[in-house]
Amino acid sequence: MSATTRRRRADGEQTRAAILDAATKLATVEGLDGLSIGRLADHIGMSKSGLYAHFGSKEELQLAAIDTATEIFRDAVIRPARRADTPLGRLEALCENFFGYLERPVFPGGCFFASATAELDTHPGPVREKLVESLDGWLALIERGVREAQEGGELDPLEDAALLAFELDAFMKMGNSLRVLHGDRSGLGQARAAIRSRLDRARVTKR
Amino acid sequence: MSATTRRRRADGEQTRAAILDAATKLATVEGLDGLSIGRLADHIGMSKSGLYAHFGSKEELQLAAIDTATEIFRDAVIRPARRADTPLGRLEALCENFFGYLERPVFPGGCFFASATAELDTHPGPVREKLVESLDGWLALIERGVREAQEGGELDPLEDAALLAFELDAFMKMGNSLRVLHGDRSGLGQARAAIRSRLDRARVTKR
DNA sequence: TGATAATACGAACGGTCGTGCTACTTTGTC
DNA sequence: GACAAAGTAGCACGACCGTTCGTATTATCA
Repeated sequence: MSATTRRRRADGEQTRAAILDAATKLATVEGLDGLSIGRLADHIGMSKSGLYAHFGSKEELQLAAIDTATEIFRDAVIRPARRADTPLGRLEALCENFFGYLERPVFPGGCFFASATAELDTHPGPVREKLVESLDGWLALIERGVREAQEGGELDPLEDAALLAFELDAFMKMGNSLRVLHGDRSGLGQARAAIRSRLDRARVTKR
Repeated sequence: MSATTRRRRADGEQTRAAILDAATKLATVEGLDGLSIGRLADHIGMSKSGLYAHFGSKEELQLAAIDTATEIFRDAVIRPARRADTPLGRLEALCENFFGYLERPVFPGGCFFASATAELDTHPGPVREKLVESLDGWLALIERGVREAQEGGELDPLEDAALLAFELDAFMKMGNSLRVLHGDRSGLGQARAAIRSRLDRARVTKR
């Protein structure tokens, strides 16, 4: 023994990726729980059982969809922000990339995580836990950005970093919510304005 | 014409109210769409068909539940805020009453409207429209509060009232979300702090 | 009091859900 | 080229969904 390790076929890997990609997008419209295996299968043109064979249960599909959405979010929002050349620039890029991710739109029903957590925050289980982890990680990322901008002398070190992160994320989520509710862009405009003004106030150059 | 108007019996009115009261509470946990007639009927100890007879369809039940939740929200948050004796006091009371409504808690799954809109914002139909109306009305109420505080000379008239309302509501919704996700009270503490600091900054006495 | 309509129930409808099971096809490895 | 593993489809299951219907009960008003 033994070359008997299980290997996954290339086409299977590809369909699995296609399923998960469609699942993340559909989940922002129908809900991560409301999404049904049958409709998802129809949507990508395969049979319910054929799709189902890639996952042991609906819950595993949901968990895998969260991983996929996390990767999509990283690519769209987090990674491109690393290119900015100052800590404050990276923080601002993070916020602006989030709005770009809403406007493109990457997901038809707005931010995947905002939609999924709102739906599952009262449903105990591993799916909820994974979403909470993601949300906490996102908030921690913003808070770290604030701290680095403080250490870099761009933001006032007297600002409460966790509170400032709370405020910035609140504006982003509110922008997402208004955009999904009204379709137009005014909600995102207000969110951008709120963030700009809040970061201006936290700038150390003010004194 | 015309004596053919439907009369409603007193006991029927009472059970109908009991159904709707339970429906609003259950809806914040299971979702307004995810709520099923059968589980709701079990929860209040009556038969599915007996319950169903009070409403022509599930959608009518949802619409009636929104009316009931609106009334509960008015009693818990809006009406008591009218007692404050200055416009700014009323605005602050509005925010504080909202946090009290979350802490009591009036609904087990957090704010009814935050939960319902997040679930149904991508489901077109009269239920969604009614929720959007409610949300817009709430934002307009806050904005009017800001305007009156500006006219009363308590808040800086140069502040963008709509934007300030956006920010205050963003903090409240974010506080609600964190509380439902983590159970503890730290999210509400941050929301309170954010609102206090934001209103301080908008005060006219600052100069 | 008797007539009448609102109320509540049990049973059942067709439909969809997640989930197994079986059989056939495709692919990758010796 | 044989053989095992993986992918896919078809089918059926039990459970639950919203909804309807027939019927027994009961509050209300003439």
